[in-house]
Formats: sequence, C-alpha cells, structure tokens
Amino acid sequence: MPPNKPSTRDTILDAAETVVARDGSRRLTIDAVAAEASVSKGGVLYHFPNKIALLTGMVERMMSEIGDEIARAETRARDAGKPPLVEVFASMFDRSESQNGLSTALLAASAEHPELLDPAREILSTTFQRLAEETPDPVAAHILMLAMDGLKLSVLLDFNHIPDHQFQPIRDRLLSMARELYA
Amino acid sequence: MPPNKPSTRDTILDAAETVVARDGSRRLTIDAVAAEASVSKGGVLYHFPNKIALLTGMVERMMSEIGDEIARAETRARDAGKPPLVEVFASMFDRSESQNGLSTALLAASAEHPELLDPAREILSTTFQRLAEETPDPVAAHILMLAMDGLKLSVLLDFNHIPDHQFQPIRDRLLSMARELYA
DNA sequence: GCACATAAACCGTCCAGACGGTACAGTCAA
DNA sequence: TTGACTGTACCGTCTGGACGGTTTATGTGC
Repeated sequence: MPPNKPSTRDTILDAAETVVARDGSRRLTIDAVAAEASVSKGGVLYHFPNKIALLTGMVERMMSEIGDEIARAETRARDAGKPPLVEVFASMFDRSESQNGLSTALLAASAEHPELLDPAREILSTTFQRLAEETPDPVAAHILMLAMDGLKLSVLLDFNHIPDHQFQPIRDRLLSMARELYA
Repeated sequence: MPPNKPSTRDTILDAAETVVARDGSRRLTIDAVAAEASVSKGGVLYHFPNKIALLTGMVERMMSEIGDEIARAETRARDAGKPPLVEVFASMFDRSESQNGLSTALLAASAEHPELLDPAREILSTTFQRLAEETPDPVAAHILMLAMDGLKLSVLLDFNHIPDHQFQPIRDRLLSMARELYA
C-alpha cells in the first residue's frame, strides 16, 4: 500500500509538536500551528474547537502511541521468549533517536494546563509499576526505567550531555542490565 | 545571626519558580510574579528590566546553586576519601525532595527562549562528562546519572511513578551502585 | 543631633500588540 | 448535497514594557 497521506488532524498535531520543539511551548499559538501545518486558522479550529482540545489531542495521541509501542514490544517479547523490559527499552531507544519531539506534548500541556497530564500520569505510573513488578528485582528495574526517563529529558530539553560516541555503548549496557534483571 | 531576610531579588526569583510549578510556565507573567512576591509590577521590572532578564536570572541562579552543591559534595568526598559520585548523588536526592521547583527554571526558559539554556547545557554536559570520566566505568556512571535525570523529570512534571515506599530502597540502591562503580 | 541631598528601591498606570475565539460567506472535491 | 476546509474581519482580554511618581535608605555637611 502507498504511504497514504496523513489526515489533516494528524498534520496539525505534527505541526504543533514541531512548533514546540523549535520555538518553545510559549509560541504554541493557534496561528503558529496553522502556519506550520499550511492550514488556515479556521481549519485548525474546525478540528480542535479550542486550544485545550488541541493540547488534549497532543497528549492523547502521544499516550496511544506509547501504549501501542509498549504493547507491541511486550507481544514481541512474549513470542520470542525474551524479557519484556529489554524489548521495551530497545524500542524506546530506537525511537528516541528519530522522533525527538514526541514528549513535546508533555511540555506543551504542562505549560498551559498542567492538569491535562493527570490521565497520562496515571497510565504511565501504573504501566511502569507493572513492568517493574514483573521482574525479579523491581528496585533495579525502576532505576533502569528512570535512566530511560533521563534520556527522554535530555532529548526533550536538548541536553545531550551524552557524547555521541558513547550513545551506543550506553544503549547496549542498559539493555544488558535489563537482561540481567531476569537472571 | 538572625535568618536575614532574603533580598527582594531572590524573593522574586522564588515567586517565579512557584508560579511555574503551580500554574505552568505559560502563566509565568510579570504580573503573576509580582503578585506572588508581594511586589508591584514596577518593582519586578526594577530588578529585571525585561522578561528575558528574569528568565536568565532564574537559570543563572539555578546553575550556580547546582554548581555550588556539586563542588561541596566533591570537597566532602575528597576530605572523607569517599567516591565523589556517591556524594553528589546523595546531595541531589536529599534536595529533590524538599525543593521540587528547582528545575522549573529550565521549563520556563525552554518555553519562552530555548536558547537561554545554551550556557546551562554546556556547563552541565562538561560537568557530567567529567564526573563520568573520573570513574573506572564511565558507561555505567552515565547510566546512573541518567537515572538521576529521570528522577528530576518525574519531579518536574509531577510524574511520581515511583511509589513512596520504594523511594528509599531506590535511593539506597542507586547510591550503592555508585559506590560499586569504584570497586 | 539634624537638616538636607542623592540615589536606590519600589509603585501604579497606560498603551500597543498578541492571542484566543467567533462569525460568516465562499470554495471545492467526493 | 455535504463535509472539509479557506479567508477575512472582528472582539475582548492579556501581556510586556515604558514611564513618571513616590517612598526608603544612605550618607554629608554643619
């Protein structure tokens, strides 16, 4: 099948992420999103009746993407008889390189309406909780997951205080530490 | 000596952090800061001629606090013949509980003028780089530091997906892992 | 000890522009 | 015909910042 062109709705959400990542959440205005998405302001407001709806849309899409990805990784792990956390980490690593601007949704929402993050908070905390409890050593698992969060933070704020040549070794080590969790 | 009352300048910076932590960076307006600090708008503008100066002040104060703290921890470690990273981690842990709103400065700056973070980026990355290189196992050190970052992120966005009863064990484990780095 | 000067610290108001949102008439492909 | 938009005009509110005025602290000469 051809790479079917994304819906306008998704184009708008992409544009919103781009604006936040490039100019900061303060400049996430409806006008700016419209311009970035090559859509009229009325077009944006057609899909998202107000700005809260836009922010909600950003957070919801992000959450469903993360949820899908974790689910896929867990399925893959189960089918291959591999430890789930290792697969989850691997997929997160491989994405954080390409799609920097994913958690920009969190930034944008927290800037304007911090309470929009409440559902995300709950889902993420129970998910991570569960993933940790499934390992023989939940404490170590939590530490590794914190390290993943740290990586997210550094991408989010462009704090790449990890030199490029050490990225791969760190990735490998984190995965092997995850693997050892189950030993 | 009496607990000499903080300068108006510091009061204003504190107020700015409070506003960001409570209402989101979008609501970090000069008026809001003035109200929170019980100072007039003109008063704020006396100390910080414009908003960029306010944001810069926030970032600079945060950076100097972090710098001082790391320096103190390193001195303490040297004097006691203990591993530096362990001391640095310990002090970060003990602060992150009390003063949640420290890295709110980063949030606020990234929301409005992402480039204000450039100096912070550089200092932090060289510092962490150095701390890691001083250990026998820089890769593992980086992972542990990422975990600290992750903790910061979860505090920053109020993502406390670490259950309270596991906070202490995680703290202890992280410190012991840091200690083992040098073994 | 006191009048006075000077500057620092701070107040309150005003204004231009930006922003969110509304309204509505028109376009255009399916 | 309908749904998915475009384009323009407009309104109320918020915000950064300029500005002029006022209080408070710090000398300084007498």
